[in-house]
Amino acid sequence: MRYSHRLSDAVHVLAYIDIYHDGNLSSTAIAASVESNPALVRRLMVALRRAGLLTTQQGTAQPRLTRDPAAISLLDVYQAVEEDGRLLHVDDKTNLQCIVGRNIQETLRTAYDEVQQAAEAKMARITLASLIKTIWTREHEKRAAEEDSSR
Amino acid sequence: MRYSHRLSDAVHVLAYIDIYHDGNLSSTAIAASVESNPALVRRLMVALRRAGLLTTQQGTAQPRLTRDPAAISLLDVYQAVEEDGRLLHVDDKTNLQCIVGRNIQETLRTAYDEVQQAAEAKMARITLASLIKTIWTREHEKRAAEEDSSR
DNA sequence: ATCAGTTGTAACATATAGAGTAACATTAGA
DNA sequence: TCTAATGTTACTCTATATGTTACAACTGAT
Repeated sequence: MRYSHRLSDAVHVLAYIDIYHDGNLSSTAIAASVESNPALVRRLMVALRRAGLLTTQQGTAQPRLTRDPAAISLLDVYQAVEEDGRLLHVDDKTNLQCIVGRNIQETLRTAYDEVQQAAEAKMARITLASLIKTIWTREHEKRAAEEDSSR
Repeated sequence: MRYSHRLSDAVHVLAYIDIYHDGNLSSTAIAASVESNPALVRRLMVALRRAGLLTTQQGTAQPRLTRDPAAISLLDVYQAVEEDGRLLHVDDKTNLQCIVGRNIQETLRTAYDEVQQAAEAKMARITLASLIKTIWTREHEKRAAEEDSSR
């Protein structure tokens, strides 16, 4: 399948807004960082706004997080931007004349629910704040390494 | 994204082979149950065979599970048929000139790994045997309900 | 009041992967 | 030898994630 980057891009947008909160937060500027286009960023922001993670104001480039990054989980973002929100998908076109075809859909749905629950529990424990912290940690490591190699 | 049914279909194939082990196990017959086509079934069986879950013999319709269904986990099947095997996908095209774009890829990769690990741990605990058992349970429930309503 | 810049939104184009289909060489068993 | 099956490839079809373009509505500055 073709892989969706919606979650990754949405986290990127939120991190960008937090980190560059005093800089240029236009959809064009953000799109440059995501290496995508402004319309995609705006569409993502619509979803994030609907989920109550973000406020925007038409006409001004001032998106703002509605709450502290520590109170925004990866799960919040995931559910905001992934319509379906399912990691695994049941084939709902099976032959009902067959024992397997007649019962496998509900069987798999139950099993997939368990997997989903495990994944979401983990996602709920990863916050935007922790991700941003990691971004900074890696950034400082890179700067230190750069410093080191130029000596 | 367009959803892949490879995992669901692969489980279907394995369950079918186990349940109808004395019946017609041709790719055509299995395809009828999956409501798909023989080539798809054969392609899935190639993957399952490569993963050591199945043996087949060219010319004969005799696929066989290589081990007890209790020793085959959903994770085994998942890893057999999903090439990539990743539930979440990092956008690897970000602007390296930007603090976020330069560090978010590895950051998200680490986070996604944790989620993946949680999901896989759950998948490892779901066996083909338990799925087949559920299929039978639901089948018997349906038959009982049928019996009930016709009285 | 006007204007430049921006968001909100829709419509359309493009690229890609999953699935469908067809074909055929190879093999097994009758 | 014949039939039916698998193994494999090539091609088509289709859904959808993303890219692109366009424009109305809105904001703040001049």
